[in-house]
Amino acid sequence: MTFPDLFDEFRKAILPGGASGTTLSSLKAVARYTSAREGDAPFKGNGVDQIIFIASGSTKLVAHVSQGREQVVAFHFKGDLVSVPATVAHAYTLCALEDCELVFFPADDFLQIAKQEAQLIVKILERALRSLARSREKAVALGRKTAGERLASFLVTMAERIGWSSEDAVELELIMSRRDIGDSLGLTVETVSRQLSELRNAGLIETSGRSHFRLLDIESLHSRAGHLKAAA
Amino acid sequence: MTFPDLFDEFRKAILPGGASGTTLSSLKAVARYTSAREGDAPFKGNGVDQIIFIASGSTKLVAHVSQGREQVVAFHFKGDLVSVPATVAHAYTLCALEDCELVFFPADDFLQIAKQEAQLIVKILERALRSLARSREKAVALGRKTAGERLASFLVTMAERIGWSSEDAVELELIMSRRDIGDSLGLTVETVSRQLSELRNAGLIETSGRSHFRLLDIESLHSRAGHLKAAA
DNA sequence: ATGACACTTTGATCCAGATCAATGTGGAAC
DNA sequence: GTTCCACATTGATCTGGATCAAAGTGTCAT
Repeated sequence: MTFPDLFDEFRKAILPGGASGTTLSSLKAVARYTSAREGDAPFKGNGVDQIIFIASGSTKLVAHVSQGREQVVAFHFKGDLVSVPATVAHAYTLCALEDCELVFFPADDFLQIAKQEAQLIVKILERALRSLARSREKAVALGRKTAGERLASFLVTMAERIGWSSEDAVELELIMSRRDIGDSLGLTVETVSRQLSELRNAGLIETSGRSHFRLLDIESLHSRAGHLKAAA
Repeated sequence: MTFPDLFDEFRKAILPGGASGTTLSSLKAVARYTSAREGDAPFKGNGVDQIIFIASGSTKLVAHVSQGREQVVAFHFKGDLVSVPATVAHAYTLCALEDCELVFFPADDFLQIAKQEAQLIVKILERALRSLARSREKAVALGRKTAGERLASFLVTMAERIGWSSEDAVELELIMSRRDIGDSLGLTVETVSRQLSELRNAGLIETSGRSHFRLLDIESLHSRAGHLKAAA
């Protein structure tokens, strides 16, 4: 896709209602775009905060703790908006899970322009609050849940974000590797694999190939995830 | 303090530059205030998102996983702004660590009014992004750090937020209990206690009474926390 | 199709931190 | 001051998930 097309994707996703022409053109002036191949890390947290729109593809945001110790802080899919913070206590890297097209802005410039357009900034705030809520949920899982609960939780959450319903199941295409899932849940590859086998044996999920999942019993998964919905 | 005084605290903290009179009076119209005694839980996540300003005192935001399993998602101090989400996967409760005075708004109303005043909403967004950054740091700690690293990390972070320098140390008054600290770091009280003893023995900290801490060697603490600053 | 390699699964052992148990101790109330 | 009790510390043991090791298996390039 060309830059104007990508910017238009961004406009449609974030400002469905439309915005003043001047705001849009100022934004367009500071916007940049880039494409990334699977495995690329187009953004390494450096001096400046970045705001990134995923026009296509999917990414993971990784914090580097030490060599070999990584925490996946979030996954993002087409249409998501990501804030990559400048390096503070840890270095963050945005990494492409598959080929991606990205529109990005330095956060300072973006906010400066957004000030002109309350409608826009409210949208950004709403998305930031949603990211915050998801990050808190992750903290709960990492701090107080067992490996089994984390896996169930992960599957249910991913189903809500990128799953689709079929005849008798919720289908899910999980493009990230078992290692990525482990790094996201604070577990090792081996534990992830064992928990998936456990769920398969219990008849709650089926997998075909490396990335296709069928969730056969969402209710039980919710219950294993320790979600409130289950208690009700 | 009276309601007008509290609202003025809010105004000064969030809108130091001033705002239009109409925005302020609309906000004032939907603002409510409440005081909470130590241990009170003035906000239990219910149907609506709430935005809460801590005019005085300090609080913890707790997620309830199951009976006896709690995760402290964040601590807040005077001047902080908290967003308490409606119950989704887990129930959240804001709980007073000491006597508090709080100004609060239903998030819907607040955002509706804030749309009139881009300056205001930018401030809120900046704070939301800071909360998000802190929540991500917490996820990193919970997912990939040892008990010792978590404690060092916690002390350094708290020092930055509410510590003050004295002759030869950074002083810190930690009003929360060891249990709260454990619930925040995904550890048990016993492990927290053992790690503090370890830091005491290493000569990195001194404690007097239950809540007063003196950090004698911030550099070493950073290093034990696995922070980048340490590597430099 | 076939080969090759990276990813995944399964199994055996180990250890950091949980759990269980007992002893100290700060600080509020009298 | 003295008493009391919730909170904090220290010690002994146990366990979920990590680590180490080996055997499948999907997918891509040829």
